[in-house]
Amino acid sequence: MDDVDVYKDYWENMILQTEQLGSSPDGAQSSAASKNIESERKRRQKLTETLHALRAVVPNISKMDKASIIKDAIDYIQELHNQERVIQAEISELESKRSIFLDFDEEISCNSKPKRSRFEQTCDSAESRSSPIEVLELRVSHMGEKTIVVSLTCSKRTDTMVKICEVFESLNLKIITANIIAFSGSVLKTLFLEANEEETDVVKIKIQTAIAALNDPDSPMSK
Amino acid sequence: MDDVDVYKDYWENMILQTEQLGSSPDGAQSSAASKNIESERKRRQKLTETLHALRAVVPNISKMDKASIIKDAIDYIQELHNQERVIQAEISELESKRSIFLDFDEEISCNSKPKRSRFEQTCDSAESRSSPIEVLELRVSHMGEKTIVVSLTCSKRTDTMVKICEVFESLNLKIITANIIAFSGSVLKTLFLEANEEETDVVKIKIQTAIAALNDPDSPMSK
DNA sequence: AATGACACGTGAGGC
DNA sequence: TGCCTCACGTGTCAT
Repeated sequence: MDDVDVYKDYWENMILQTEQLGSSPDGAQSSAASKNIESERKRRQKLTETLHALRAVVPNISKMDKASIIKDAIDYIQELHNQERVIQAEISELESKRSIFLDFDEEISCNSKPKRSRFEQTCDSAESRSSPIEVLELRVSHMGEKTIVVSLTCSKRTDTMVKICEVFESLNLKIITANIIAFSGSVLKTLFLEANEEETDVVKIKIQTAIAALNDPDSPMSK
Repeated sequence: MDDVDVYKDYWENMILQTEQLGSSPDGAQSSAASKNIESERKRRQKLTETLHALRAVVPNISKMDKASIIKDAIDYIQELHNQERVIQAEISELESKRSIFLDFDEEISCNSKPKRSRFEQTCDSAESRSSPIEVLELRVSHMGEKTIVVSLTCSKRTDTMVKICEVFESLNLKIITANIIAFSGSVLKTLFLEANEEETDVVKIKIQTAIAALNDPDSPMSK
């Protein structure tokens, strides 16, 4: 089939002939050896093939490296486990909210968060206490010369859209285009910003700190 | 550069080695070769180690076989994708029950429990270019006087976006606005059409038949 | 006896 | 140059 195989078989036969010189003429061993060679080749080929298939189902592949593919797959599976846990917690939260009373779900969430404030001003933190923004994914990359693309994915809770809009409007970014969409339990926001390529990390950190500050106003981070 | 020459040189060297059997071992071989040998050993050890780590995070390991581990990991990732989609559908369903403003006239799709825990979609043999469109949800509702809203959700596979666009471009619909988005293992397309209210069912059937026609002629020739 | 899976040492080729 | 990844053929062990 291939020129490669042609040469390979050619030299294989040459070697086999050389080995048969003076030694015991066992033709069974030659056929068995070549059979084993091709079998091993098939096995290796199949393994790399399945590895490519694994690379196909894992979205974030850092390097084409063989071990890195497996490592990224492990990270991805653990990430999916986290998402599943978060989502199931959300389901239980929503089911508990199906009672008639609306704003009294803090009785449950009080356990997860320590009671930090006695009578602090809670004019704007009333929203963040109810349901904080859960960032599932945040990607900041540059496109072209002076364009930065931001993709933020959050779990869809009450007022998540409003809060995300508040976050980005408070950052004083040069927004070219912004798009926010709610879809199947998640909220995805995509932004095109005007900034230099070197500012990607800065923008990412600014977004993260702003979200963290909105979630926990007492944190040392501030805008 | 050519694979032919590569193989030829390889086997030539093999022959030379065979001819040199019994000669004195080179001293240069011990320095460079032993370094490479241990390096390769480390690399292989690391690879199998990551493979064991992969096996640790995958619950359903059929065989301890090396390739089977990767294959089971692939199946598990796809299974997690399905679970994630189903759970997010449940979340959106629960949230829609709490919402007052959303009124979709077609709430008929009560199949909130799709029994697809067992999926037989096998894409192992190389890359099967078939990958039919799997419709997860299709809603067609009217909004206003002569506006029809179409919302189609499919599972994200290879070329699903392209095929969906092909489907809708072949239908000769009066498209006011179209939006397609890929997100978390799913592809969602939203369209605003100009049509009468009575044509909702017609549009829905047209879309369904078009998708079915796209799936059918390309028979699944996997494996 | 035979098949399959694995680790090994080794050369080619890419940075 | 040296390091790293990969595929190759082979011996070995288990089924």
